[in-house]
Amino acid sequence: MKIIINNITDFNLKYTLESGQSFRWNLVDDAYFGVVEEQIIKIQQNNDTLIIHSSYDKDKDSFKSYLHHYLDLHRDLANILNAVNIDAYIAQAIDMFWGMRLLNQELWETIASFILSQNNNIARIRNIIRTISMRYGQKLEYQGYVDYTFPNPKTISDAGVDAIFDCGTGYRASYLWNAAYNVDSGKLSLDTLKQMEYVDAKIELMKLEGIGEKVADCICLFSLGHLQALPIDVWIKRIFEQVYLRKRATPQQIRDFAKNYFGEFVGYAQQYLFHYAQNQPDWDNAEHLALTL
DNA sequence: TTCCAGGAGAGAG
DNA sequence: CTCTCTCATGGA
Repeated sequence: MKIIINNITDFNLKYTLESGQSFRWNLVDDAYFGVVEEQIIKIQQNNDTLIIHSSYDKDKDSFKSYLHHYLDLHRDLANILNAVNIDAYIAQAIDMFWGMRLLNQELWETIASFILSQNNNIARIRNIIRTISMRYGQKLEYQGYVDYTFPNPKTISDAGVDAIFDCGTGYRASYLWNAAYNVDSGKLSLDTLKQMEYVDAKIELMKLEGIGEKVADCICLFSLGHLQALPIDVWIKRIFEQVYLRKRATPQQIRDFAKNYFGEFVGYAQQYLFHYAQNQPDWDNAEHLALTL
């Protein structure tokens, strides 16, 4: 199936797919290939046009609508970025990565991915997810690109914790297995989670072993569409301590300040700051401090 | 080779 | 409540 989305505004495919919120996209020549739910999707951006090919072969209109939502195109990004563009520092980040959007990804895979993300780096997270998918997912092939679906909770639950450990997950194996078991057994309802408000969804997610505030916020932000969520990882912590607060701060202090300072779209502000910091080649000696307010 | 990563849990103070 | 230690692993 081929879908063209014309006249898109304020969207940058590269920044969106390479900003550490999804671990499943690969650049092949000028196109991004990835697995979304049960199909391979190929996306190319040509200015204000998205050219999308997919192994999906059912209803075209609903799939187009799904992609629109997945890529967050239903939001007015310019309005959001203007709202959080309130100082010289974030202005740099916004200017450099204009068009980067927060994805709305499939919930179970997002839960699993960010359980695996703790105390881990992006390159290795991608490798672990690929290994789990190769071993326990369903093989897909489209236009010569081969990849695998991410296994559902039942498959992971049935595979057992040792099998998950053997995929290179380290000590996180029991966390992932436990989450899969809870979802598969109905103890945690994904549908219910999708209906909840931000705070309730976060609390519900944190009942799972291995999900603390940071991972819960990632799931809320990258899957559930809660833009108030503020994942505080080592990068975000560094930015707020060194640029904004200019002192050591607990996650709660950072959260209180950031929500008051950036407002309801703090999650979007966070994504720009995170990606900007990650692309500073030498943070410790960078001139980011001089740019401050 | 050593350091570190989209952290969380347990225990101590 | 806040610190500290530990947990596997491999990319850089």
